[in-house]
Amino acid sequence: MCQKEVRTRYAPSPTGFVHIGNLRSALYEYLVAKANGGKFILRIEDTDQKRYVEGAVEVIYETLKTVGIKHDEGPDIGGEYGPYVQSQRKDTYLPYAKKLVESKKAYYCFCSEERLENLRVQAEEKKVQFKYDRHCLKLTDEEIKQKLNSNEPYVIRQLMPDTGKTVYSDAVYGDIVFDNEVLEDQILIKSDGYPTYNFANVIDDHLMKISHVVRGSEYITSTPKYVLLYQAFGWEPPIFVHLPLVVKQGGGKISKRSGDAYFSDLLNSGYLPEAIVNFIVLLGWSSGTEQEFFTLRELENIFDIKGISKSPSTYDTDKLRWMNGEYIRKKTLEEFVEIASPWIDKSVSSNFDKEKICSMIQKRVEVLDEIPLMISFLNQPEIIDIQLYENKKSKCDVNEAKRILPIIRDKIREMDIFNHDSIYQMFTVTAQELEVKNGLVMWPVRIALSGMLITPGGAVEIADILGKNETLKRIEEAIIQLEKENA
RNA sequence: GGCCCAUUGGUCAAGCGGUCAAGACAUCGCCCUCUCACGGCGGUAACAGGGGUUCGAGUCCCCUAUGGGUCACCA
Repeated sequence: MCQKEVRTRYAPSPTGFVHIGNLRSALYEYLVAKANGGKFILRIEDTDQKRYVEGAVEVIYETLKTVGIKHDEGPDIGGEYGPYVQSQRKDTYLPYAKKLVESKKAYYCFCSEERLENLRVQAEEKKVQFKYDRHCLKLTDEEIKQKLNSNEPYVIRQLMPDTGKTVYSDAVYGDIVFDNEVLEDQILIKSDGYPTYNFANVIDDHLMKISHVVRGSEYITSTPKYVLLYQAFGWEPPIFVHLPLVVKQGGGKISKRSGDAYFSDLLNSGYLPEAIVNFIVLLGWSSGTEQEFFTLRELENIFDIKGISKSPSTYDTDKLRWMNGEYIRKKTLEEFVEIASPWIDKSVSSNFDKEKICSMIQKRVEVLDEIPLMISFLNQPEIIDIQLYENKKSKCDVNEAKRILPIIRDKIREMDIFNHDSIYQMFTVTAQELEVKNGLVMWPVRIALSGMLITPGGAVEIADILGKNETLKRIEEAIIQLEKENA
């Protein structure tokens, strides 16, 4: 049995931004294809000239590349069914529309936008649903020819059935039924000669042999129009796979205003592409198992349309943050140094050993943009308040700090080798000599070095990063301050 | 407003007629611990409401409510 090849497409319009809803669609489209051994096609839908944005197509390539999605056919790599940019296929649509006109399934319409606007206003006053009144359907062939000859602007509209029902079976939502009477005679070709989105979509999907149309559920209500178009041409419709929407906290569509919903923003804040992909794929899809970490490659094998849910899901960054942290922790030190480096440079002198800094913060960072604030104390201690030395839990207090800090200072002065191990040893030996817990001697040192109550890492790690001289300097300063306070 | 879709804890979600209704994030507590974090252990927390069908309903049907989508010469 020769089964039909699965072909899906990502058909963005180049607006310059990819928000996570778009990205998720691309991801699902890609995965539906790959999980079925099929092809994934990229097609640029730029039939709206007014919305053209410079460089927007590059943003799309860049996004796909960084998430690791490779398309099999597309504008940049070509393919059997090109071109893959709709503006470059402009001439392919009109003949199809005319074919429909010949078979009386579509007709020319010369109505001005003013006239339509008037009808709309009237309909609103009467509180009825606006629907084109088929004014131009009554035109005789002569009249049409004459208007065409005198170059009157026109659109081509599809003649919709006004009785009966249109049914289609959605791979996610099941059978969906619409009354034909709610359908307006949709415009196929606009007066600028470009096809409308819906029309171009159908023509291209058919020509490019798209087997599964995967897209957001906002298209469910326009799907009957698609189906009717396929029927008018006598083509077999593709399988429709509608995806539940991703909504923002509190509900509503994700918009430009809803903050970090753009892929590029997420990257700039220090989210990892793998984490974003993992998080997003789980927003509306479940593997049915308890596994929650997936690589793209794994998903390519196990993704299944059956796991797509019907209800919209809220885009909530809590879990994304956690997942990003998990991905960061899974990195090797070398990998983490690599990705954390730019963030460290933003905050701290390059004299410090990045590897040491990284091993201190790796377990504590969830999103990379936390790094600068987390380590800025390395430049200089925050303002010291002697009350910081009071700590119930460790039983440390100002007096203990005064006693311990000079001892530590003297010990450090004598140290020839100053590294993580030797520092740790120095602390533990001191604690033994004083017959106190390790924590009691480390606590005031940590405060002296950082000027903070809460630090990433402990006294040992911080001293190791600061180095012997800086460590001594900060301890001495702290001692001076404590004495001043006494006087 | 018409039409379409959805509704399991705060969030993501499993469930596809019989379960004490999984798991994860968040939250809370304990342990580990020089603080924080990581890690470990545990707790709180849900089937929107009402009718049916059935021996039995989160699961099937109807109604209500709520949320969302859609009604363009935008995509």
